[in-house]
Amino acid sequence: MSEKELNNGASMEEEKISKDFIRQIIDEDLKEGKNDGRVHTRFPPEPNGYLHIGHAKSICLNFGLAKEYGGKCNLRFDDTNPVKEDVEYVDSIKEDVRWLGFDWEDREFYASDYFDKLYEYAEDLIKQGKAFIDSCSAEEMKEHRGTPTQPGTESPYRNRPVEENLDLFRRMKAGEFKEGEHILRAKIDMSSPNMNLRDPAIYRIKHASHHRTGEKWCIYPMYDWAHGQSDALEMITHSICTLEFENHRPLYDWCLEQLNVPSNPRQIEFARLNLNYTIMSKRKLLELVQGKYVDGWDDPRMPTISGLRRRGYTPESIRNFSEGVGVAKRNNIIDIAKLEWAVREDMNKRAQRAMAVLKPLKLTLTNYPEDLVEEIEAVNNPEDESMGTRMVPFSRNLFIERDDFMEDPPRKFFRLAPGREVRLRYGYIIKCEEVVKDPGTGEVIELLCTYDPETRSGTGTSTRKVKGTIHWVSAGHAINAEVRLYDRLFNHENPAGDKEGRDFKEFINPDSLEILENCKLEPYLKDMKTGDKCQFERLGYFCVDTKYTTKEKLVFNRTVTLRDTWAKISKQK
RNA sequence: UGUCCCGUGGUGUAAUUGGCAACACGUCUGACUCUGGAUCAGAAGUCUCCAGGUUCGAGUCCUGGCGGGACAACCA
Repeated sequence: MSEKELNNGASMEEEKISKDFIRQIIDEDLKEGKNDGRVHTRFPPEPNGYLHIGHAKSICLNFGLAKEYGGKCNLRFDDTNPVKEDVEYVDSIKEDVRWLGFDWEDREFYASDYFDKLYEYAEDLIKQGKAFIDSCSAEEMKEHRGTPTQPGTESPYRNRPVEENLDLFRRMKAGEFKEGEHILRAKIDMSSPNMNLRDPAIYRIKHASHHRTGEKWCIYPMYDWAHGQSDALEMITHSICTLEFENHRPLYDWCLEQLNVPSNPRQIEFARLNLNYTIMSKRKLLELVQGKYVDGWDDPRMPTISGLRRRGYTPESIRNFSEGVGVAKRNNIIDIAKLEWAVREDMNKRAQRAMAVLKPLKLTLTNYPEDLVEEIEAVNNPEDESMGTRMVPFSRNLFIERDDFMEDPPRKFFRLAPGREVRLRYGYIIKCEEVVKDPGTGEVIELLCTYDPETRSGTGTSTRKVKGTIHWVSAGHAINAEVRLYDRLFNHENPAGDKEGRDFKEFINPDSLEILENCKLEPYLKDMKTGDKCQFERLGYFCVDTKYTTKEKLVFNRTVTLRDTWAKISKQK
């Protein structure tokens, strides 16, 4: 390649890079020499639930930014509300972030690490006369707050002397009061059009045990008092959060302005990820789990990271998806097809292929020798020659997919039908000579076919063309497995945002899980381990379930179907 | 009758910061094919929410509308 071409290539590539608004902000900050040229982000989940695909977007953004700019990204648990939080969630979050492929190194932090400091900051604010102890009830406070269109009124306790505030606050800390008796509020502006500035609560009494600090505290900082300060203490430069915190930014900045903090983080808000046919709120996901509508947080139908993992999604596909959706400030609902595309894209290149019959139909080759077993060579992955080939046993008695036979086929059905020919993948061309039915029910129970010995695949003699190729498994060699097919959990495109206000649970898809007990797999698959993935040819990508697989029984989850043109054609009818 | 944020093909994101609206997913053709997969080639679809204004020139700037979202936890 000439130097000119190289230059062109480089400049063209640079031209192609269009940066999202966050990267543009960071570029500007860097250009202006802010933060000594550092980029330091953080991913700050509250450990009150499992992470979902929306968090994945945030994780990829925060850790991705740090990587791109040669900076760092912290993992910080925003654990300021002990009654909702639990170590179970801490552990799952760490597992999920790690699984996605990100490393916070030694920077695992907790807002609770800063409780002492946050308390000091609060005393500081009181001493400055910018915070006061309110002794109103929650109801009274609510009345005083006003509405978005009407200003609030000041609390009768607002002008308590500093010394009294300090004394009360210390006694709150010492546990002298019951929950709700007193509360620390910042003294800002009760008539602010921004509700967050109407003397927001910053410290409340909670006689609750905290999953990390135990009984040490009975007062806990509110999010607004903890988050910015935690960012500053961790020397975060860009504090990236979702849109609903936009109105909190003035408060975030206000808090930091009052205090002598070690750095000056900047909050930036972006639009959270939404997927159609999916819910994405922790509260609602929790409801599904607790109401046993699903099998747990890691149910393969859940949009949680652990659910997607169990379903067979790869970290690469989720990262790729997260980057593909982009970052902006407008509300969005992304088509679930985009997520599915991302796994297919990844799996197509890497997945071992194999044959599996999910709904078996007996097929006998009447002109094939009774005791002959041939070993047929099959390609492991047409996309990757280095994965080699394997041998598959072929015999007189086979199983094929029920869906691959129709007694009275419609137009454009290329598969097996009475009198029709089809190729058995990697094997021979066969012809359906006779259909055997159950005399009672009339159900098709067996196909009697003949094979053409001249047409074995790979022999060079198989010049005949047939329209269809179907997969199969030798009945005498097949191994049994259970296969679980998943469909979307909701029938409603936007279950949480129904125009008529109906509850999201009304839209649960009753057919989202189909369990097939009697599936037949080619023997090559017998050593598959939990979590292993492969493609069942013509059917989709599958993985061995981590929960229900036992020594005796293999259980597969269908991650996603293959793109299915026939399904589209037949649905149109 | 508030404040803040946001309006670009079906969906999502761009547009070198004022210069012929592009990319991805989806959709539809066709080629190829021993996976109705993959791959390849191609097509349709946005005149940028509306109305004014500034300008030689506006998706981009200004004004006014309209529409959507967030905010009235001692949640985060």
